[in-house]
Amino acid sequence: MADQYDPDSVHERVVAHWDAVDAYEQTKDHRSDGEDFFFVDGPPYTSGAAHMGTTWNKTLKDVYIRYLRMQGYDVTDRPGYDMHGLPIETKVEEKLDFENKKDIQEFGEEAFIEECKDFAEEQLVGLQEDFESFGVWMDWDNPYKTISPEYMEGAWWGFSQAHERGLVEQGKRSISQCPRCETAIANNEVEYEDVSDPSIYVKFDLQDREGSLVIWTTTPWTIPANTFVAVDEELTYQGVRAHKGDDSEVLWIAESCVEDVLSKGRYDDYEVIDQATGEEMVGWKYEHPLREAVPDAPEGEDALQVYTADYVEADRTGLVHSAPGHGEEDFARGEDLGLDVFCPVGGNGVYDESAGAYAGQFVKDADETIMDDLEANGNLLSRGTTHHSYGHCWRCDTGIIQIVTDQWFITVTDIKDEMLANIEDSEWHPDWARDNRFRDFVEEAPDWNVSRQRYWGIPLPIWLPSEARSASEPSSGQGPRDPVEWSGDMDDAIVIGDREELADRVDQDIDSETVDLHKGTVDELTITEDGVTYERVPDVFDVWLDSSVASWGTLNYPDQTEDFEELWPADLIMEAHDQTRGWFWSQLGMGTAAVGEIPYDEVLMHGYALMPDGRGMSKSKGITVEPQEAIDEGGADPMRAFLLAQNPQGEDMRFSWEGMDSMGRNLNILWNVFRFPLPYMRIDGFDPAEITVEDADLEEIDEWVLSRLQTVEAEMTEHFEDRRQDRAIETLMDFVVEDVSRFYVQAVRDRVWQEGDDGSKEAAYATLYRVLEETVALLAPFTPFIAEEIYQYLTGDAGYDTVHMCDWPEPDGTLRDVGLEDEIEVVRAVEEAGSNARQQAERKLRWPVKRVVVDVDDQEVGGSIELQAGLLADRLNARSIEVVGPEEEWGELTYSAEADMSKLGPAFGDDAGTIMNALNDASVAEPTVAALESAVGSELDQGVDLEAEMVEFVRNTPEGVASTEFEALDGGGVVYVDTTLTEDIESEGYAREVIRRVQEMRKDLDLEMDARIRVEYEIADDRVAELVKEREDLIAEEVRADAFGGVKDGYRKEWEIEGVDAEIAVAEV
RNA sequence: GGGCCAAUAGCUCAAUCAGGUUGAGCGCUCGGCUGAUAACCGGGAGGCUGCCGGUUCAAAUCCGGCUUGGCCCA
Repeated sequence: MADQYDPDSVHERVVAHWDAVDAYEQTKDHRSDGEDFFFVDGPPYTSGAAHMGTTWNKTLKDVYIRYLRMQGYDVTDRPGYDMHGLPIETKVEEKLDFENKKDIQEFGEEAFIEECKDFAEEQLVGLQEDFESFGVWMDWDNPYKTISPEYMEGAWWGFSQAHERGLVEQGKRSISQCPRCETAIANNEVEYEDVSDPSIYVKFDLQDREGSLVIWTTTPWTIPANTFVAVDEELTYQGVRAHKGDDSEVLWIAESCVEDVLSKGRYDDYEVIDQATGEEMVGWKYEHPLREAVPDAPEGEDALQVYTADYVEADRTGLVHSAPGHGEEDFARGEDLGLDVFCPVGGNGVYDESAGAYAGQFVKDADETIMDDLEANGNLLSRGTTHHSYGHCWRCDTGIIQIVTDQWFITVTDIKDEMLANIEDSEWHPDWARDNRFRDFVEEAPDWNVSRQRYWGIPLPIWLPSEARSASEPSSGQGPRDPVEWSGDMDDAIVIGDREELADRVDQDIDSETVDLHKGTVDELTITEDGVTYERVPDVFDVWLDSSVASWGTLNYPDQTEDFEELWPADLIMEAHDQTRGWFWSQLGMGTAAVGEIPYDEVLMHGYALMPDGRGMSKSKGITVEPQEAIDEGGADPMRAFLLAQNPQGEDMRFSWEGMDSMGRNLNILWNVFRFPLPYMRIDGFDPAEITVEDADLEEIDEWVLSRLQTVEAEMTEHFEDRRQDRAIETLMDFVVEDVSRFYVQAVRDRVWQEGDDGSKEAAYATLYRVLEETVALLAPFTPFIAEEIYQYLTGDAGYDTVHMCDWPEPDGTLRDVGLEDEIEVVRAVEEAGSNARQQAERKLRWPVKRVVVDVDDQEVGGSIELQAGLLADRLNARSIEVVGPEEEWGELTYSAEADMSKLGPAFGDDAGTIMNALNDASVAEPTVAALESAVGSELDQGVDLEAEMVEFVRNTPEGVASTEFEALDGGGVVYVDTTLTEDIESEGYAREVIRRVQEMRKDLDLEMDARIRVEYEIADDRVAELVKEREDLIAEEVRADAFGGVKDGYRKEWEIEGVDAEIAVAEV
């Protein structure tokens, strides 16, 4: 057994042991008949190594899975990996030095997909190694991968279910488009950064009246698509005649914005000539400011008019340039108004032919030209620049553009009420995460755009009509075909739900068992039904859709149905708070759309891992603490213990090196507690099967620590059920450090040191054994390595092959005694105060004290001390313990008073000095003014009237007595320690000084624990030598000495004992 | 710009829901102890409970505003 706790070597040994005995497999088999518990792993994304947040997350999952297994559950523990998506595509593009989609086309779609797959698989291996390195036990041989055909089929199935319910549609939507990646990106993939942009004020000339509307924008490139101007219905707008030099013009601006706009336009002066509310302005027509350059720009009966909109604010000009072909709000309002959508911009951010003069230009590059044109045609009131936050692609950092494109949607807005009802079926920790954040998000969520115009993803399982055979052609013929346009009606589209259906319906011959479902394969497949040939739409799914089906994808549904029927929905999931908008949401949306239910019953939402100083971690900025670094520095168990000691409910966690070290120290204490009795047990051949706490002759302190153990078990279970494993490990560590190490082990050391057969010693062994055995079981979910090592050492062949097969310890009522726990709590409080008093009196614990008097103010406290007087005497090394009850006075106490001259002076004048001296000399038995008056009166031979405010009482203890106050239970009191020396006490004190030095010498000699010795000592002071000699029996017993004197070639050392020179020699017999 | 969460000793946190002298562990410091020894025990210092205002006899706690940090959304 190693002397020192070394997490790394423990780790190494335990991993080897696990491998040797198939510990993981055995543990799972052991529970295979248990009640099912369906845990679902939120799949980490395979584009990088595990960071501290992932590490925390997986460690949390591990602790709960291990705990649930110990509770008897058969836990599903299939890990998952999220392996599709744009982030991986961009990494591969970087690797291959690609710039845009064209490079991918040239490289070949299929080859590119292959590269993405290899990249994702490579990352997976790295992640998995990381997870295993800190002891996470999941089914690593059989992870679910979002790129496997079985899993992708799960996504198809979910999507087709949503389609069955009529929740799938194609539609135009304003989306955030990355012009480099040439795909729509989700709003939560947009990162905002501060940038410089144009800031222009533009005049839109009114048609039926004098003047122009003034709008403000930072995106000149959207002006070609301007379709209407929005106002606030309640706001007041003013028509002002503005003068600049000799010219003047009429401008319409919101009242509160007039001054500001006119100063921007550098006008000299103005007067208000007209006024209208937004409502009154509705229907005013205006000219498109870029009609010449963009002849196709919106026009028509309803276009180029003023409308109200709720997105208008009295800011800038109070009128808002609106282009339904771009902005999301503009689009929505335009749709309400039935306006045509004009979007002259392609997916790559380049104007198409409809943009007239600007065709072929990248929109951001066209800003300058457009502003020049506006200036030239007199429609530009002001141009400048502004700094604001603008959306960028989270992967390639390109500025996003809002454009309207055809996308595929799951129309979750149609089932919003159902989703809101479904979230009630889930229990969240913490509860506010559900009732505030999550509900808000669900309420505001728009339809889910699930299509991406990319390659590395699950292809949409939608086939649309593309061509039809002429009716006259024979069905087998290869005759001419007519292109067919899809009607837009989902009844005319084909949505495939699984591989079998795919194989059945496609024209080509494929094997449903082996077919790959990626673009490279399925793009080639066509379906011909009723003379119409259908082709797949080229899009792939938004990667969020992949993980949204994890609750059945984990179970390979629909390929296999049994587990799904048995287990679904998930009993528990746990992820960080960013998943409120991610996985928690996507699963709810998909679950409700496909199955009508929320796919999880319970959510544990934890926080983020932050830097020790509270900053967020960021790999790109190099601000991280790497898990591997933490493992190297502190060890896997201490790191886990630290992470698990953090509140897992919603709060962020600051990583702390000190915190981790502190956990390491606690584990070291456990190690020492465990190591302490081993040599003794070995000497005595203790057999834990032979002597258990049930039949040993327990002493009260044994009963106490066993009772504490039961209480700890009950508390820990409660904490685990509340999903507060941090409180559970804190409870356990507190027990190990405070109760077992600092109290119990100290209390039983003498018993363990006894030689030969001894019932008391055996009881201590049995107790320690039970405590350790159950403690390591309680610790096993948290720090699986050290728990295993100690467990194996303790139980040997008698136990399981792994501690993780143990049942979770349940409190045993027959071992629990709350009254006893209270009594010991009192003892510990009194002991602490007694130690303090000893220190004041400078009497070390080795020297016995004559007596300890405890003056209590509470019956229960006093009773506890009386009941535990023996233990207390032992702990305080006191010859006797006396209790003074709440109604009693300790007769040996006296009180004196300190005079306050600022009060005495005015009251007594010339006599004040004399009275002060009498007061200060007085000593009374009780702290009352009356007693003082009487004492002072007899001293001075005259009556004195004292007031309470004139004096302050001081408690005087008898000579040689020190005191300290204490508190315990609902009361407290004062501990008095009488350190008066007697010859007998001195004799024992000196003897113990000798004992301690001989023990140290035994240790220097590295003697076996039970080695016998001869001891010789010479002390310079005859009196001290005589006192020591009186206690030779005690010394002999304590140091295992057979005889005194006659040491010839022994180990000899000079000492100083309490200022007296001494020489001690020791030799093994 | 909006929502949610947080802010208490140098650090990590508890006490906040249900108002009543603020506490714990670690760290620091001083002293002690020594067959668990890189362990252990005791003492001490250390707090306008982020800021401002309100309710109340009384606010870390309830209410409002602000500041800072985190997450989410725009």
